[in-house]
Amino acid sequence: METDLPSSLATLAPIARRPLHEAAIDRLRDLIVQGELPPGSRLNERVLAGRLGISRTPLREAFKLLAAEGLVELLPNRGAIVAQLDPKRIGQTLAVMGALEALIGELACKQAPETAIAEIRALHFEMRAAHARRDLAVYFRYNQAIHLKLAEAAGNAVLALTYRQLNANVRRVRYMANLSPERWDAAVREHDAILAALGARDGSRLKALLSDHLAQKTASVLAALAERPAMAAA
Amino acid sequence: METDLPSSLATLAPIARRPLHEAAIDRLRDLIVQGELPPGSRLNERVLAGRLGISRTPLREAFKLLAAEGLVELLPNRGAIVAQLDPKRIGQTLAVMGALEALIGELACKQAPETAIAEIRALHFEMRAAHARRDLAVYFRYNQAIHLKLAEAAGNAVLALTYRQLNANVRRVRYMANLSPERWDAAVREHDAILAALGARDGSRLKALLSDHLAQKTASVLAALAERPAMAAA
DNA sequence: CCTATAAGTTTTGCATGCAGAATACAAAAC
DNA sequence: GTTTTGTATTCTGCATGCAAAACTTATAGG
Repeated sequence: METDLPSSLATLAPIARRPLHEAAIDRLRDLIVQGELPPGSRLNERVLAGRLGISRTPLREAFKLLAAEGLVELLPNRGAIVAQLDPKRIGQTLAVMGALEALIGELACKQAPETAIAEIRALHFEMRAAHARRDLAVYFRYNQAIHLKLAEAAGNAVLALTYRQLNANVRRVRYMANLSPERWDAAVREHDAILAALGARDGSRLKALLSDHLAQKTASVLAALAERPAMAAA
Repeated sequence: METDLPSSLATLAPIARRPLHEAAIDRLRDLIVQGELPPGSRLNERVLAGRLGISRTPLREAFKLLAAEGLVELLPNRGAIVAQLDPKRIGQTLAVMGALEALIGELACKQAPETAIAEIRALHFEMRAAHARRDLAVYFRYNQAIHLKLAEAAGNAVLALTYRQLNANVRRVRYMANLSPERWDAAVREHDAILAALGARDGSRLKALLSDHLAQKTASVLAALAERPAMAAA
């Protein structure tokens, strides 16, 4: 049987020994999403493994998982490269995200606990603060956080996970494209309306607002992509 | 420059050398989906690698990718097991598939080439033939083929891929649960209506029919799961 | 009889080694 | 000068080896 422990020990979190391939995935994903590894970059196994301080084995596992996420492209016998930002594919991804957001809007209004809505509201005002300061980077962070939190608030783990993965592919564009002041202001207004609908738990209205918001975002993302048609390797 | 080649050589398909981890994934996915590796089964690396005739390295890559698909569960330092059929998770997966099917229905009616619709029609009648023969296994195969082909017909590769992956998780239940004759007949009627709507390219009707079809399927799948609450390892 | 401890075994996680494919480079032929 | 052919090098794909963690069995203590 288990001996009684002092509560301080009983609640002690175990020391998490993170698998190396997971750490590598997170590091690489960040580098790719933030554009530090530009589209088309060759990912040399030996070099990258050395830089990350791991061996090729877990790194290769990371490559394959990132390929499944669509962030990396595997060329058989010829290595891995950072996936190109293909406007067609990005457009398709956004369309799928739209379908998911419709469900998110419905479910979130029906099932989200008040605490989750309160958290989203808090994030919303943090985002508005960043907007007021014209701090684009922080704005993006809170913007992302809101959308992801909303996906979680729907109470469907599969939905949240799927949404999250698709989102990573789209986020890459954001780090390369600036936002026009008008579009930025409009986006904030859209978020105001979204928050209001969520607070009122008006599912069909939230659904419509999210759909509209995403349509605007799609236009802005694809316009940004059109400006730099194909980014070559670095 | 490239020398002109006899057309027989110019059209020669290259010899495809398939990576071992992909082959392993396909083999394992089939075994899991068809229930030959029951939920909870431990996947011993050395044993499985030996049986598949490969080394542990590509097998471990396969494990991780199957975990990303939700078919395998990785227990840190304790190996991999076949993922349990969690009714809650299956229900969530079906809900997401519903959102995707709504988009599939719309896009397929708008964009599917006639050839794709013709192919789906052909598959439909193959399925009806199997139904007439009460051949459940063949029926399932064509049923799956129709839904996947429909997803492809929408002309959105990301959509098709996402749908396909979620579908694998649900398919597992089918191989373990029989279908009542009434439900079977009803499903075939629903498919008749779906095909008609697709042929007429009536997007909103197709959307509604797919939604209804999935709702029925959800009920039947969850009912089947409720009968055998938690399947232990084999 | 049950629990706790310790040695022995198995298994995973990762690093490394090796064969074959791909690439880069150089020399020869045109 | 351009293209082709041969050679050296680099890289990937996979197998194997090794240390640490987990499981198993045996043994001592209550």
